[in-house]
Amino acid sequence: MHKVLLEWFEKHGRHELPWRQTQDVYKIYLSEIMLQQTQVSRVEGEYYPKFLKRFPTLKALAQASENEVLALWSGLGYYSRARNLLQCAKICKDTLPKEPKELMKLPGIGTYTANAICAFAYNQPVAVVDTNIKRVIMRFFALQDEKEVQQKAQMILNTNEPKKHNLALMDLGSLLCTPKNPLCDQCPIQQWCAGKESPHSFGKTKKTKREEKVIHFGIFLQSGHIAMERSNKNLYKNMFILPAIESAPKPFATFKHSYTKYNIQATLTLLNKRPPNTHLIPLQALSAYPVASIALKGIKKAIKHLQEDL
DNA sequence: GTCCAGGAGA
DNA sequence: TCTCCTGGAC
Repeated sequence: MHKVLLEWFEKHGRHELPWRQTQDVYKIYLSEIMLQQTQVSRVEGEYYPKFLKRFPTLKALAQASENEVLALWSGLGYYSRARNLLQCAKICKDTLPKEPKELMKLPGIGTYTANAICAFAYNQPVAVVDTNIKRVIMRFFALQDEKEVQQKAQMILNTNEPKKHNLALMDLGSLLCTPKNPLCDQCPIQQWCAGKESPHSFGKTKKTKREEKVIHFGIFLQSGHIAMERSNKNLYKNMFILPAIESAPKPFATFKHSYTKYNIQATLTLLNKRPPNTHLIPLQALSAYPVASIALKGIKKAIKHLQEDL
């Protein structure tokens, strides 16, 4: 089984991904953090190369300001990842621990990321379980209970080629053993798979319902600057956000956004004086500031609308 | 328009 | 168990 899996991987695996072309533990660590809850396509083209260019080593990152790190992370979401990344760099200086247990003591590194770093950077014999691999394992062993997944994954781990084995299962999950229409015909390990007759019975993803929510934002513009405040809540912590206002009888525009469990209906209202606790941010240099997508969306909408009014 | 994928921390 | 985010697929 190990042999055909690796043969399939050599032929069909996503070997071109930039973080698979390096042995540098920092580059692998960075990729794993960026890939948490985030699609490959969003990371590989823009955020990953941009971030590495600015901070090529853990040591370089350790010298950074949180502002700059968050600015580079703008638009990627889950900003605690960026704050934790910087924390790790400051804690570790220039060397990350090499054991999963030690890595997991660091902020932002859980079971998955700790195992991924050890398997992918050091070829250690640890089973990596992300949601793709979890689905593969649950189908392969026809598991109903996800508690057994880590143990089963460790059981079938190829200890001679742990890195390739884990990457192979990952690619199998994302290319063939997909949530909706698994391509069992093409699967190299189909003959050993206990769940192949009813793949949809195993490894189901849980459904999410969203709540509707209305938020009113205030727009204050002054000679090419916009008033923004720093979030001090967990949501968008330390990022610049548009000031919220209580009510908006006469909004000049609206837009939609969503996060977590909320569908946001946002309104924009022109303010005639700058709200307290706001900073005037130059519109030309917005990309140098930590601004989340929801705020950027609002700002673009506001500018477009106001220009059309002229 | 609605749905979906994707780990950590508290 | 709940919060944290986003854009692209449909």
